[in-house]
Amino acid sequence: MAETLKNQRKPELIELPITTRDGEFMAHYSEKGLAGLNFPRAKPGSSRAAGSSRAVNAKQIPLQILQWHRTATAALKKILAGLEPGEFPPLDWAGTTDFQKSVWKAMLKIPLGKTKSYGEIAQAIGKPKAVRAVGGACGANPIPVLVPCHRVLAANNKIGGFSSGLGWKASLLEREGIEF
DNA sequence: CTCCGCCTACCAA
DNA sequence: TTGGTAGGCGGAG
Repeated sequence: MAETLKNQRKPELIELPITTRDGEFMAHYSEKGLAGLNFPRAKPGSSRAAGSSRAVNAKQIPLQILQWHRTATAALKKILAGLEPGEFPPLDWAGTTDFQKSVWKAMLKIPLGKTKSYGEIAQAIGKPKAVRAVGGACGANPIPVLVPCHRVLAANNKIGGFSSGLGWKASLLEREGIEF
C-alpha cells in the first residue's frame, strides 16, 4: 500500500515575489524552506502585466513561510547591493543529487567579494577531475545569488558561463567589487 | 547507453 | 594572443 513515492511528482511549492530595483524575483518555498529563486523575467523598468494580480490569499500562506520570505527578501536585497546578506532562510535541496549539494555547499563557503574556479570547487569536494561536472551543478543551482554560483569563475580568472545570463553574473561580480 | 554542458590543459597558428 | 580539441565527469532521457 505504500503509494509509490514516485507519484509525488508535484512538490507543490508556494511562490512569492521579491521586488527589487533589478526587477521582480520569484521565490519558491516548500514546507522545508526556500527551494528555488528565479531571476526577473523582464528587465527592470518594464512593468509589463504588473503582476497580473494573482493575489495569493496571504491568509492561506503558513506563517513560517512568510517569515522565511522576509529573511530571504532581506538577504537577496543585501547581496544585490553588494553587502553581506546576513541571515538565510533554510534551504530545501530536496530532489537534487549528493554531488550537486556538495558543490552548492562549497559555493556557500566562498566569502562575498571572493571567487573560486570550477577546478578549485572540484578539488574542494574531493573530485578534482569533475571540473566540468561542477559547472553543470552550478547551472543546476536552484537558488542563484543566495547560493553564489556567480562567484565561481573559469580558470585564469575568465568569467566562464552563467545559465541565467552572463550579464547577471558580470553585474553581481561588479557589485561585490570583483574584477575579472 | 548516448548526448550535452557555467571546464581545462595543450597544441597549432 | 586566439582558436580548435580531446579528456573527464555527472545528469538527463
